[in-house]
Amino acid sequence: MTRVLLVDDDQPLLRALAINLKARGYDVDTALTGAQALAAASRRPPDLVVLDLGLPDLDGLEVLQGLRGWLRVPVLVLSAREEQAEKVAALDAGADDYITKPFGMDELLARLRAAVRRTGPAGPDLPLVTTEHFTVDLAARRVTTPAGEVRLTPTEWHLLEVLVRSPGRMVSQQQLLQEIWGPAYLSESHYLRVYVAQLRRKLEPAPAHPVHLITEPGMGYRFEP
Amino acid sequence: MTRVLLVDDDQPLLRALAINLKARGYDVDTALTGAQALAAASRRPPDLVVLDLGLPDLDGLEVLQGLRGWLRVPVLVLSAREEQAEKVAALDAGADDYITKPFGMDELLARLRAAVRRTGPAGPDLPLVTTEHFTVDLAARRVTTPAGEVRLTPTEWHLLEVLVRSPGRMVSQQQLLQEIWGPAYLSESHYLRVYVAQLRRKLEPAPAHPVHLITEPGMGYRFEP
DNA sequence: CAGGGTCTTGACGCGTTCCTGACGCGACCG
DNA sequence: CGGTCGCGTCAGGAACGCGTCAAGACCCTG
Repeated sequence: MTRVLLVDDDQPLLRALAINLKARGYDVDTALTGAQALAAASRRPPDLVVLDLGLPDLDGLEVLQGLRGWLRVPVLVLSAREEQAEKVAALDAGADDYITKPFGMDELLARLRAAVRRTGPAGPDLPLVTTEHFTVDLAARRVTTPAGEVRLTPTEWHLLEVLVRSPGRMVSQQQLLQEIWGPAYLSESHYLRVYVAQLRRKLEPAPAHPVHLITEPGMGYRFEP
Repeated sequence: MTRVLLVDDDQPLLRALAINLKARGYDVDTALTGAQALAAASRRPPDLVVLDLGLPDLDGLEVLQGLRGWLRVPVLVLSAREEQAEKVAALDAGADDYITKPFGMDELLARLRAAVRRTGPAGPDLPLVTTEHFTVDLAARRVTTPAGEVRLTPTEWHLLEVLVRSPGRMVSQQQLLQEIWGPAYLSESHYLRVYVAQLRRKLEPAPAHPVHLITEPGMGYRFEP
């Protein structure tokens, strides 16, 4: 049974959604605030999240990023706002779909089915990634080396996260730039060199001869466990 | 470079979309009818399809099912109709997203990025091509021989990738030149000779008598597994 | 308002890659 | 038999990409 996490501060709507989903055989968790949502997601990882952007405590995009850090499940964003910039921001922040209120229940359910169908036989999430010289805890946002814990800046963390999520596979510069800085920075490959260097200085035993954060000249970078 | 197939009978819109996508680094194919779309998709399989439902010859849903039969790439559906039943039908028929006209270009691009991003880390295609003397991992972008891993330059890799994607089939020089160097280099067949030679030197057991990267004199090259 | 940390941007050296010639060879054709 | 064409090989110079350092801009927080 697929588990859905509903996040909305509008209680009547939340109830209506929950009832509809349960009637169709979904397992439903609910949350009224961003903090509740993050807690619920870490307690019982859902297979899909329906997230309202207009939450009282946190900005919706922050919740989205908080989830995306360690959860790879689809996120359907609800919002009362129709501006394109809003949609673009949410989609680029990792949302899988953007639905404007008011919406029809049938459409939401269809989009939800489409999102679930895509993921198919989803592999298990790996909250812990270990190498010979350091370990990355994606859920807790921590990196530790034999010498102790390492402090990473938000950008450094984001870069490491994207690389670590595809172990052994090359990630192209454009993928990295788009994921971290957004679609307007596709040509700023200089940023990558700076931040990869910083990561290597903090994580690699010999930063000049990297073992785990490997550059594929002219193409991209690769994380090797 | 991700290849997008645009299907719409509205020519001005089609042109506008194509220009926008090309300007952002996508490789674009276009089709005005459903039949053209199916033909184009089988000739050059795209990484993503943008499909208008209101086509003159076939019903949009038929095209969608025709594509879904052998293609697993994301399909973004465009339509002028807003009824929920229409959206539900398209989404349940295999569409990944449903966008109602008129739409904003920025939103379409964002949804397109989201769709591409999803398929990236998954890679459900055939990521491994093996021969007697080497293996090509399309997803990880690595080539290994019995003697160890081989380092390829970006151009070498691009050439190998195009050839390997059509195993056993001949690829014409024009196709190769267009794919790798762009439409302005269609007569520079010399480039091909240089880079094919380099690939053979790195991959073939006897570069002077190639077994896998075979030249069809006067026509093109062929990869033989 | 001052201070620390973070992000951006520039400049430089170095190694690699790309382009572009020149040459030899074999096949095909008149 | 000589000429042309296409293919493979080699090598050097230009151009590009990467790593590094460092200084300025831009936050936040106290």
